[in-house]
Amino acid sequence: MQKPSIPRGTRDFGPLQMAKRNYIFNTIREVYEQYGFAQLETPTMENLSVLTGKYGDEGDQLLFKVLNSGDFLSKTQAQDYSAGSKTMLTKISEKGLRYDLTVPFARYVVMHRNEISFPFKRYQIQPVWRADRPQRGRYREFYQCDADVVGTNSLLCEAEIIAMINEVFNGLKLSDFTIKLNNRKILVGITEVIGAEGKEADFCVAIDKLDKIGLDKVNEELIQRGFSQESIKLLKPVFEFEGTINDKLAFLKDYFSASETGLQGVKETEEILSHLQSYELEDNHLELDLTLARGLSYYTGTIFEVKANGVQIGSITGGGRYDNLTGVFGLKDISGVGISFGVDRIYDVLEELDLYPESTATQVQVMIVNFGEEMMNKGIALLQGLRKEGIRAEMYPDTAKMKKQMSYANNLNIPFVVLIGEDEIATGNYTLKNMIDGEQAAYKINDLISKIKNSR
RNA sequence: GUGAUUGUAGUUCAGUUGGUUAGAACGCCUGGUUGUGGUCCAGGAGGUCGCCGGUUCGAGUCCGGUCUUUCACCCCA
Repeated sequence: MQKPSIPRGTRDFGPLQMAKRNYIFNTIREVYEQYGFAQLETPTMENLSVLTGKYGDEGDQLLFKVLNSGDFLSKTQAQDYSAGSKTMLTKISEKGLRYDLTVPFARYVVMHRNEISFPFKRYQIQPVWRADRPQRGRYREFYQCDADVVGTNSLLCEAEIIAMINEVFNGLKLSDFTIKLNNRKILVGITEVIGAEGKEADFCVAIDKLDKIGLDKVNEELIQRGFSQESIKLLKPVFEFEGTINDKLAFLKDYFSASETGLQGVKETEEILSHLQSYELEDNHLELDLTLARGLSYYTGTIFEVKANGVQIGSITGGGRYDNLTGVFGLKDISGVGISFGVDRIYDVLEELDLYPESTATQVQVMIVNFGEEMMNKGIALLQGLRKEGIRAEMYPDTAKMKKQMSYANNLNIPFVVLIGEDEIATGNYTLKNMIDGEQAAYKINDLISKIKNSR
C-alpha cells in the first residue's frame, strides 16, 4: 500500500482553515463589489503562447506546462530531442497553468473588446501556479484577488485602489500596515538625473533590495551592473532624504529640474494625494518609498505594495499602473491600473497576529440525538422545523451510544443538543441541553426554538 | 535553477559513541456510566523510523540517491 502525498508547495485546507480563508475572501469581495467591480473568471489553463514572454525569462521558467494529451511524442522526432528543451517543449506542450490573473485578464479584454464598455472594472479571485521553490509564505499554488480598471488614464482609479486597500485591512482588523507608494516615472527620472538613462531595469532590481541588504550592498550591486561612481554620488541624496510625503515631493521637484519624466511622476503622485484627501480617511497608511521598484516589467506609472509591519513575510498586496498590457495581444493604447491581494500571506499574517474574530466558522447550532428508528420520524420533523426557522441543525445519523453522540457534539462545538426519547414523546416536550453550561430542561417546540434563537 | 537544511505513532516531540522488544504527552478506541459530552479513573489499539540502495555481525543512528520541509540567492503574492 502506498502512502498518499500532495505535490510540493501545495496544501490542503481543512474546515477550520477554510472558514478563515472565506472570512478573508468575503471581506475583499465585498469591498470590490462596493467599489463597482464585477467578477470575472478565466480558465485554469491558457495557451502557452498567451503566457510565455510576459513575465521575462525567469517567469517563463516558472510556468507550469501541461503535457499534450494522448501520445505526446507522436509529433516529435529524434532531432527535436537533441535540439534541447526549448525546441522540444513546443512540440509536446501547448498549454500552461496561469501564472497570474493580470495577463489572462488582458487576453480577455482583447478578445472581448467589442462587448466591453470601457472603462472596464473587473475583479477576479482564483488560484495561480508558479514552479518556484517553496518557502514560508511562498507556495506553488496560491490565490490572488485582483481588481483592475482598464480603458482610463484617470488617477481617480489609483485613489480608489488606495481607499480599497484601507477598507479591506480595516475590515480585517489589521491596523499596523504600510502602503508603500512610488511611480515608475519617478524611477526613470532618477536614472536620467544620475546619468544612467535606459538602465532603469538594472536600477530597479538593485534598489528594491535596499531595506533588505543595506545601502553599501546596493551601491556595490549598482557598480556591478555598470553604474558609475558619479551616478552613485548623485543618487545619495535620494536615499538620504527623510520627511513627509509632501517634503519628499518638494525635494523631488527640485531634484528633477532636468527630467520631464520625473516631474510627470511627481505631478501624478500629487494628484492622487489630492483626490485622496476628499475620501477623509482617518489614516491612509501611505508612505512614499523611492526605493520601491517592483520587478514586474509591465508597470509604467504608479506602483504600490503593502507590508504588514512586525511580521516577517513578503508583501501582502501589490499593484500598479500599466500602459500597454494589451499591446502584445494587438490592442494598443489601453491603460489600466490594478491591485492584487495575496490571500495566503494575509492568512499567515492574521494567524500570527491572532486577528481572527472569535468564530469565523458557521457552525451547526443544534444537534438532535438519534435514539433509534421509532424516534427518527419525530426527529426529522423537528429538524426541518428548526431549519425553517433559520437554525442550522443536524441529526446524528447513526443510533450510536449517547456518549459517542454527545462527544461528537462537544468536539464540533455544537452549543445545543435535543433529546427525543420515550419520555419526551409521552409528554410532548423535548429536552434541550445547553452544551456550554451543561444545563438541560424540557420545552415545547416553540419555546425550544426561541431558546436557541435567543442564545446568539 | 544554485547552495544549505529537515523528516521517528493521528499531532507535537524524545531516542546517548551504531547494539536486545523504538518511547512520552496530547488525541483516538473500550470500560467505569444500557438516556448525557466537556473533568476523573482503568485498560487498549496505533510505527516498514519519508522512500530506494549501500557500509556493517548488527542501522532510527553512518554513506549515496530520491521525495518532502525550512532557509539564503534569484524572483515574487
